[in-house]
Amino acid sequence: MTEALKENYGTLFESELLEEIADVGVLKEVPEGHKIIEIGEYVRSMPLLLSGAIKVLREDNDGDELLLYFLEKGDTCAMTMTCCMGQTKSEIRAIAELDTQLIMIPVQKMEEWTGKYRSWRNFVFESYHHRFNELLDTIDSIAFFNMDERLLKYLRNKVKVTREDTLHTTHQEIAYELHTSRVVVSRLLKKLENLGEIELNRNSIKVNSL
Amino acid sequence: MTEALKENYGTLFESELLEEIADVGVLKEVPEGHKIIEIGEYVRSMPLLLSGAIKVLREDNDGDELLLYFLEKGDTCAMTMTCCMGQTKSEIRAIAELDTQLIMIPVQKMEEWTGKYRSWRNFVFESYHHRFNELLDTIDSIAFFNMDERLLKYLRNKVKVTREDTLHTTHQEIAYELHTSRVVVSRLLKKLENLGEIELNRNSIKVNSL
DNA sequence: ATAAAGAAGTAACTATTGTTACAGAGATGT
DNA sequence: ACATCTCTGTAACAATAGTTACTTCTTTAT
Repeated sequence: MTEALKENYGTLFESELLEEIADVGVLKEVPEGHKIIEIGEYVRSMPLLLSGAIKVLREDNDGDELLLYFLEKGDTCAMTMTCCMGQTKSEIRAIAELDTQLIMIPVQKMEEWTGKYRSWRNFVFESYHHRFNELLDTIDSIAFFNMDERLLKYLRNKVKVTREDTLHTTHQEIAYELHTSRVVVSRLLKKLENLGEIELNRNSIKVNSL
Repeated sequence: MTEALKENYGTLFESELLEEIADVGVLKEVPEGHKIIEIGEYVRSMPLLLSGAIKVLREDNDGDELLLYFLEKGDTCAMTMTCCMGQTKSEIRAIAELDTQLIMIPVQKMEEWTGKYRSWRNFVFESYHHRFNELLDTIDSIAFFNMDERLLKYLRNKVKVTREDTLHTTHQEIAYELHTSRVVVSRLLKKLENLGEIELNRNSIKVNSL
């Protein structure tokens, strides 16, 4: 754990804090597709990502989903932080997008470190800032763009996160994450293929680089 | 200033912190409709609302707007906080919705107090939590609801913020804030009137209570 | 008093997105 | 090899939202 910790957070935190983290943090490995937190659950610890990626989702009244953003290594979950502090329930669902390694920090430590370490405070504020901006980005996409543009953005983002230009997923999956229907996704994917942006095959979509 | 400060933040902060705020804070009065911060501007101080209300807006590439949420007394702007700390530009526009009184706190103090006062830390985290949830709410509205439902929510929220059940505004104004067109708003308002939810007059909309 | 500007109502049309239904292609299990 | 299930493609249609155009009614300015 210590090496992965140093690699991802070494430049951010002083060695004293790194030691504390290594001391009280619990390493957790979550395989792709597994749920990390569910809407309505209480959060008792805060995750620091070491590797992999996590997708963060919102749910509507019918149980349908909408992708908010991805967390990657070096990130933490702003939502979780506020939930920890405020003792409130989670407003979001988090699912491992890839096999993921994270360090779980108990809530009390989080509060303690915020008073004690300036670097930790900065990290927490930075995290909020990033997450906030990602939410604004999500709002931009939904409010200002048509579904075809949202779809292309989504595909390119997914390529960035998974580091593979061929995505192994189904149209139905994409429809869930964009909160639309499978038929619409198939239709627009075909349109994007005709435009030369992507190549379609069963269970796979190759996204052509820019 | 001291009385207004005590009234809004007296239960939140210890008296030592309240004194510091009164000491370094600068009272600012912003009349209705006046701009407080513009997209792309740097932020050098952080606002604490004493009275009134502020609307926070996002802009698309064509210069059209979208209302994100309102800030009310006792609130502060999460965006401003992160901007202050990170020395980045504002991602949003803020305009006084009502005549508004606020205390401006210099950035350096903010950083200092976060290390020094536990109550200040809690306030900052609480603020983030609220703003985050409001953004999620906004996303829910845009992604999960039709324009007629968004419109009714908007009207009711406006009633809450202004504390008047008759809104003095134009259809065009509403269209800007919901990022749609005047014709659509007129159409849906008429529909809501027929449903008995509101009563329409020139420059005014009476929202019937639930 | 009259012209001009602003606000609202409405019709007709277009564009986008969502829904239903069905067919064919590919994978999987026995 | 066969039945079954999953995934994709498409057509046809419905619902929602955006656009253009024109009218009427108020308010404001000269």
